[in-house]
Amino acid sequence: MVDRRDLTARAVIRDEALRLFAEHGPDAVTIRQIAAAAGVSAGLVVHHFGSKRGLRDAVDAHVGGVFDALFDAFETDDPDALRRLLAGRGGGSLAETLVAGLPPGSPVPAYLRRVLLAGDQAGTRLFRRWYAASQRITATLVAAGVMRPGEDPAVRAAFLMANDLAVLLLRDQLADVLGADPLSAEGLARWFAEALAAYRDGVLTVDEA
Amino acid sequence: MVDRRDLTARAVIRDEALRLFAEHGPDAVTIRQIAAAAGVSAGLVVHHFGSKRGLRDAVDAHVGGVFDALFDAFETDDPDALRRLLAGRGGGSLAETLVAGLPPGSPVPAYLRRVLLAGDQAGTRLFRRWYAASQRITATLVAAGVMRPGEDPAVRAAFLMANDLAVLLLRDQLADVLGADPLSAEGLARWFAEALAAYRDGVLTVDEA
DNA sequence: TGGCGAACTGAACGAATGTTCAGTAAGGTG
DNA sequence: CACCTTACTGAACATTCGTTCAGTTCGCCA
Repeated sequence: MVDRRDLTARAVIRDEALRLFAEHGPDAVTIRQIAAAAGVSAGLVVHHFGSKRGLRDAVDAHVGGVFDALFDAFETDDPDALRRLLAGRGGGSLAETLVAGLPPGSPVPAYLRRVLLAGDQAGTRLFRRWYAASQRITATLVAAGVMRPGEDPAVRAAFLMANDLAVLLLRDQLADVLGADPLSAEGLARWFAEALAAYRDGVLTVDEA
Repeated sequence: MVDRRDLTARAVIRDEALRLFAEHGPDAVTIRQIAAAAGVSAGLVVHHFGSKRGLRDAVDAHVGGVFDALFDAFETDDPDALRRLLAGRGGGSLAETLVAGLPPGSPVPAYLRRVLLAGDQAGTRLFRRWYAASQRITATLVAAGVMRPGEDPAVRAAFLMANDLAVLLLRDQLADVLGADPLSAEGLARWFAEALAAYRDGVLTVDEA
């Protein structure tokens, strides 16, 4: 955690709002709760962000910056550079790379879950960018001969991306049934080792046609 | 849609609450909105369900019944019966079977998304039942020689299940980027054809070791 | 028919929420 | 020093929410 004294009150409010929004949902968190968590008055929150909606937008923009940095790093057509980026721990996915670049306990994954499931415009925009990156990555890997193209490339890219996001969206429930946080270092390794095996060797043994 | 005149006012309130909860989230929907949608007074809602929390619990129990019926149908160790259940349209998954058994425009998928996101006990219980069904199904298919066991069976069952749920959780965003609702008949066929191909033939063409 | 209970309404209440506002402290600039 | 902008507080306001409650309608049964 960053030393709070190094941050302006505005940044402290934004960070506490992000944490509380991610944990309970924006609707369930009041301005007074955010102010108390940041150690300021409720009036100051409105002073800095205009309204609760303005605070939400500021948090969205702040989180959006994190993802922009992630996607920018993948803006390459060089298959070798791409594989170097993806080969963090053997598996390789956007979600894995994102989590690896976040401090442990970061509220960003939980907030991402809220944004995607809220169905508002911020979630749509983020998803579109993520999908565009997935399409470019799969196309590059196919061109490099590492990945099979598939019958329907648009759906295949979406399929791989949705599977990748699933571990983020279902983190808490997966931790419950598996007994370990899938976003921890060991959990990620376990998860993506199985994913890699499934994608490399297949899962079914017979042709069902 | 069921003819509203065949339902008691209590059932109408419950169904409208389910629809509004699924669309906007329980916190964003007021008792007065539900009452107006059901054509009754706000007092009657409280009269029948005690409180808003009681109404939420009633909706949870009602939706839970839908899933109980689904899971009960899969309570079999006979691989042939299992494959007959799963082979609805060539692909075969719990989510696909669930959606196929729901009327078009049903609020249940969206409500499922809310329940899993909320992280409360109702979501945990539902997820555990779904996971138990997934484990039993994969074990049966492995025993029948249809499915490869994998290194880590617990994670493999969770991986397949999470991928299956992803299309439900990301329905709106996938519809946006793909241009068609993945839960429609054509969308399901397109999605699960690609999933089947990926699981049968694999996605990667080289060994990355 | 008379009465009892369930269904139902509409007004009202208290609590909580987002927002407004007057006022204070501080820090930089002419 | 005087002045202005900015950061910040605490009280207050209007609205909306879940909930309560007295009273009304209506169907069933003795």
